[in-house]
Amino acid sequence: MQSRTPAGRTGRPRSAAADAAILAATRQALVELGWSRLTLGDVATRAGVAKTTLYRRWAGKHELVVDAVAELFDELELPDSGSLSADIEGVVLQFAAILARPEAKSGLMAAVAESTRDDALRERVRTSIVERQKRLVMEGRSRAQSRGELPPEPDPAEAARTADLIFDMVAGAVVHRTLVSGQPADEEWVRSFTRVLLQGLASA
Amino acid sequence: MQSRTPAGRTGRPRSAAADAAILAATRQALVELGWSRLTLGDVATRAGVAKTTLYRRWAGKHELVVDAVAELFDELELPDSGSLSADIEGVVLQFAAILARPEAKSGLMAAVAESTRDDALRERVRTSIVERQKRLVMEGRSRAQSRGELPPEPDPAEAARTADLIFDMVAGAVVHRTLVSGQPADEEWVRSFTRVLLQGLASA
DNA sequence: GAGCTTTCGCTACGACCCGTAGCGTAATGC
DNA sequence: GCATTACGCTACGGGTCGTAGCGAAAGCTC
Repeated sequence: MQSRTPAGRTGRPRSAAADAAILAATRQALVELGWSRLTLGDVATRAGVAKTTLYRRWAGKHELVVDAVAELFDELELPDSGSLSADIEGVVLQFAAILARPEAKSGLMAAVAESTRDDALRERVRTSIVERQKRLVMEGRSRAQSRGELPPEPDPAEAARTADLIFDMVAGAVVHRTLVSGQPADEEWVRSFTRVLLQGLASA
Repeated sequence: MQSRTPAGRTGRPRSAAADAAILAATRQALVELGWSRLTLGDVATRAGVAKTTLYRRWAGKHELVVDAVAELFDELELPDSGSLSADIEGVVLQFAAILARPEAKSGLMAAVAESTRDDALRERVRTSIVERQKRLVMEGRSRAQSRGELPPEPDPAEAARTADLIFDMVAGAVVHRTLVSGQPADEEWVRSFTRVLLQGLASA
């Protein structure tokens, strides 16, 4: 969240309702217009807010969209299904459902594109979107290890590298399937994906 | 390529040099300015071409950038290394090297973002970028099957689904590693990735 | 309630980029 | 030479950006 009312502050506080309205209006505009045609003036009108109010809280289009899209990922949870493959399938299906929404499609990729040139934006994407997803990977792997489904990893540096690799493989595959190939990551696809991820290609 | 001089045509032909200059200028502008700050007027000036000439050949920023970025992928080739894992590592390293270039980073993701709302643009991305990559997957798999490294797939529909899955996993992982996680897909990473892809997570 | 502080809505503004129209000129084929 | 198309150049209306300035509103402290 960009706006944050510091604790011991005097004066009129910022309206939390305005924040919510602006972010909701941003998502609605993403659905109807997409990233490139979205304008801050239009978002302000939709939210019933003056354009200047919007600029007091967000530096620009990029930051606003990242925050608006980040809220979509709040609902991500790791189901405890009892087996690693079921855990993976469950969380991947959730992730795919979010990515299938039009406001996520156009907003997320544009934010990633811009974050390649803007370090502050990259950091914002990382903390508000990527890190939350990665924690699910860590937790799922830890569960699987305690179940004996995955081998334990004594070296913490090596464990971190493996977690990064798994994360890039899972999130990357779903994103590529949904946004580049333009096809749904449905249950059948998720089952096939999980089988390859766990067993490998050679084991068919 | 947007411009195409039909065969039996009268009048002054379009300058092929102008096409090359415009696409090169677009890539240079992507490096220096990124997607969002790139303007067509600026590209025209860099290319030593009138702005109107640019508009006669490309409908807009999106199409131009897709064509400019697509040329980067022309150099992709499948090395015949004798083993499936070496083939994969070789082609993934090439792909990673292209994605590491700044003009590819900012341009490609922005084009994908916009293609989620524009069917014509999606088709252009598909034919000029994605399909070329996918052919490498098909060919690599066919080689591996003839070597006995991968099981044959009698059902053509099932074979196509598997090829799509592999493609999304390979390209998705490299793209996510490079652009979202923001870390290099170097040789060490590629080796780990290939091992997981072929052997699976459970086999460590 | 008085006074202070900060936010809010509104209007207006210069700056920039977009995409197109119009015109004269250059380059090709017949 | 003649028709045809591409090119460079200029100019233009329209839209968006991001900011400044103002008076009013909403809190807090005393």
